[in-house]
Amino acid sequence: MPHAKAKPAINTRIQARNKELILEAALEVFSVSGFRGATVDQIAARADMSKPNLLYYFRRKEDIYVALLEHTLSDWLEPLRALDPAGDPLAELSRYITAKMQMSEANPMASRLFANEILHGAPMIEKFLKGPLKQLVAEKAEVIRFWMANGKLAHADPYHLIFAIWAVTQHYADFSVQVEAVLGRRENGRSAQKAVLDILLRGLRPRQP
Amino acid sequence: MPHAKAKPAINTRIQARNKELILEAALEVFSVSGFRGATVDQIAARADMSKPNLLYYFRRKEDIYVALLEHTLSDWLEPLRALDPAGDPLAELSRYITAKMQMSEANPMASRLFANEILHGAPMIEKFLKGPLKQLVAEKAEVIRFWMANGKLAHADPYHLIFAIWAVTQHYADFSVQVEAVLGRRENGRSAQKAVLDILLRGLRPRQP
DNA sequence: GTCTATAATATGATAGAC
DNA sequence: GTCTATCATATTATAGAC
Repeated sequence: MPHAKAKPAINTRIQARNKELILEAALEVFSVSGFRGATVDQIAARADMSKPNLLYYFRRKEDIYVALLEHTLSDWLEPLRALDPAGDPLAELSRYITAKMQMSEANPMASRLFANEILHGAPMIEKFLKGPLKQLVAEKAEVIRFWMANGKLAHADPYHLIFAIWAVTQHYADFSVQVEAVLGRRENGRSAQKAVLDILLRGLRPRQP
Repeated sequence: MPHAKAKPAINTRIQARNKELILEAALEVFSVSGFRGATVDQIAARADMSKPNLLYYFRRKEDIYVALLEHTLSDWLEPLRALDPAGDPLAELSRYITAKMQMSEANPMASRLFANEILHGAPMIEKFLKGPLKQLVAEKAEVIRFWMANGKLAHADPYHLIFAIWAVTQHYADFSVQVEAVLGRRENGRSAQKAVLDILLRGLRPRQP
């Protein structure tokens, strides 16, 4: 009998599909309960899978969590990356803020996942914060500073401006329970968007156009 | 022998002291790990107390958590309560923002405790959000609207303005890990305060003074 | 690849001596 | 009031049949 090859990667499609299902379920569970609050049981149940089967795809609970963070970290930065030095400053910032508000509305669970991770000291993504994120923000802060120096934008600290944009836009995802409790209703995405743009950008119009 | 009285409350001072110690330790642990992430062991260790002894003062872990939230909920609202309809609008808002920034800096752990509770759906303080908090915000939004109607403040949605103030000021406590990673240093309270006041209030100066 | 059963551990909570 | 010892349970993770 000719040498039987070591088993090749069969059913890669099923594997990919199941990994997707697990990550999807895990996002729902982790974003509600945090890393420690979530149990593998809950994730398995939501993914319609037995616990051992789930642990066949991801050996440890932590592996699912890390995969989930990595899976979305890059998307998260895309709108900031898109800030174009050659564009009109107010239009660029407006586009950025709108994109962040839409991300908060479309995927509040991802926002809460990150919020939770950072709130707890960012043990898993510390390197990302101090590396790629710091690097990108430095670059874009320079762009904003350049706009201000050229009189196209009123002066303000670029770093704190970026923090303010993050804080306000993510607030609607992370603290939606509070927002809805205070307003007494489910927040309307569009009206919040309009109000936020107004509050954050009005003060940035240059003095002498 | 005359009838011995049922034991009176002896050592109430020690009890009060120990409860204080426990709450102090619990704040540190819960604010880092959240309700589920925190263990009674950790809290007891940090309070220099045995676990059973701690559970003599608070029968269940949840009791400590609730006591902690109630213990600080009221303080949390004080600066907003102090917003004075008779005062100068920009000065009042400036004072409010500054007070919130100082609270974030002085007690980031309390801020994170609330952030965590709300992030996870606010199971313990839902009534507080829909009751006293909603009530107070409605009242103060009315004050802001009144200022705007009288031309003392540029127009903006009062509710979303309050949300923006909360979001930005609490960001420095809740996401301090990220802020410090991006800035590459520990944030200076005073410069952040100045920048935040500038970003949030500049757009609110009335058009025709 | 998927399951049942179970090991190994962590943790909330209690009993009972002192 | 405080301690040591321990129970009961929940949960991560693995073994091994199918």
